[in-house]
Amino acid sequence: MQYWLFKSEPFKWSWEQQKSKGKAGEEWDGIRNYQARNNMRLMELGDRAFFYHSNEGLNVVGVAEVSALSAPDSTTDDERWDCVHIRALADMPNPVSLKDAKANPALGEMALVANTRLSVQPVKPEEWAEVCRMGGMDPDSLKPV
DNA sequence: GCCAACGTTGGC
DNA sequence: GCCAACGTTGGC
Repeated sequence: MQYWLFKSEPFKWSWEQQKSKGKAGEEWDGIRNYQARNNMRLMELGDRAFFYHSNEGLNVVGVAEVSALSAPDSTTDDERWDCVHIRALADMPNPVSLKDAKANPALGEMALVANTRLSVQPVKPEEWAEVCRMGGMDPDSLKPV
């Protein structure tokens, strides 16, 4: 299993909205960046992902999983763009802020910190574990520690 | 609201 | 293929 992080401006698409879609999940449409798209093409069913609120909030608020493989983005006819679907799995017990991530030396190379403009990014297993620890989440059960 | 960082476009 | 101009993202 691989780990990822999706950014969303909460006034456009929030974690609450994502959760309201339940198990059905929702298409992660609108991505028009090659690096982000390429990351989505690498995703497999069941891959885990952090859900991050950008612009407002600035924190990791939950964990989702890839529920459909990359396929043409329904919001455009431009065949260059495709995207996955994701579904919400669990709230982060204590949302992890960008500020705290920046202050943690173990996350110095995390894309969230080092490549701020990438909206769909890979997360290393050790980074995943560290953010879960900071957020008070058990990475296996996804329950509060 | 500003601006730095970065990606894309298009002229040459 | 270079690079200036422009657009967008996203933190502050």
